[in-house]
Amino acid sequence: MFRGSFTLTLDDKGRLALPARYRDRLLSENQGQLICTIDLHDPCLLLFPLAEWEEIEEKLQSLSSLNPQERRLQRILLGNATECDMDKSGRILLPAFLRQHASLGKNIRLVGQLNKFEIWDETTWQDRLAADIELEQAQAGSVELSERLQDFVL
Amino acid sequence: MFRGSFTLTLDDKGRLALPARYRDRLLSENQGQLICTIDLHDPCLLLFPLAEWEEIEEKLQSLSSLNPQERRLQRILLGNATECDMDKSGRILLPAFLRQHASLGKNIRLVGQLNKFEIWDETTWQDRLAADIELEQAQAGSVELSERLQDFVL
DNA sequence: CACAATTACCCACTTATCCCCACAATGAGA
DNA sequence: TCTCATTGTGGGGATAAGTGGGTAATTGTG
Repeated sequence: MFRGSFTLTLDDKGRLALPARYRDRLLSENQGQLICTIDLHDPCLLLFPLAEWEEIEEKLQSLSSLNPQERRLQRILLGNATECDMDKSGRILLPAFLRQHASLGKNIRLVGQLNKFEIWDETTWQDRLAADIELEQAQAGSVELSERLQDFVL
Repeated sequence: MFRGSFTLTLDDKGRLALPARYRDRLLSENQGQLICTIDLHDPCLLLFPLAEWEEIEEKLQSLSSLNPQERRLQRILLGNATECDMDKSGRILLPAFLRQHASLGKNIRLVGQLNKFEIWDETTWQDRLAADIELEQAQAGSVELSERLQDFVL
């Protein structure tokens, strides 16, 4: 599972070197095959090992292509799901349209989220993180928690 | 299965070069035979490998030709289904009436959707994607999710 | 049967991708 | 502190992919 965050740089060719600690695992378990797609709600990209992505694909497949909302989900997620294979030096090439969507500059933040990574522009990430913490503290006690969060213990 | 999107160009002769990564598979599994038809709800074309299309055809055949809605579906899909074989350099020729229906210009976006591709004009695709994402974000939390989507976890 | 129009094949050019090597930065061990 | 190994970064160059256009073959039509 992935956790923690890494500051990386995107070079002029759009390549991103994944942290060395994950390379062996990604190679042995998924032949270095990764899927990168866009996030629905935030200006970042999602990076899945192929095996993880295929589970999502199965769920997507079971959605109705006649229901507009479900079709939309299929189209956004699947339509942007790009196969990004690691090259022999552990780098992946992010296509321009994905970089654009997340406004990726040179400085990148790679964030581990268990079964996937999130790819953020460094400054976007910083801003969002600050805003999220602020929101969380401001809401403390005042906003109703969802059922699942009621039982959440750290 | 097909996924991800590819920016391609339609040349003056109406030819579209499919991504090299799929050509071998399409040749060995379907002798390079593809079926292109129009989409029911969106201004794009659908491109099926022959084997996939034949499954659709069976379903269409089982519909009643007396029920107006079902008859309409048959007429639209079947009536526009065009055989598009790959030539020896991996290109297919899109007939003019199909190009017109999807308002295809020079810049094309080929979008993988599991068992088929969607063929969009690049700007139409961009606009639609932006609108879809906006809709998705605006609805977040406010609109009732279908049962299937409740359990959807990325 | 001849002609025009369309389609397919072929070759050439441009662009993008991948592999490789080199260097810089970092951290570990002697 | 020095050396060595590992990781991250940058860029040249071979190779493949995408694109455009000429020409031959095929099809359909009068």
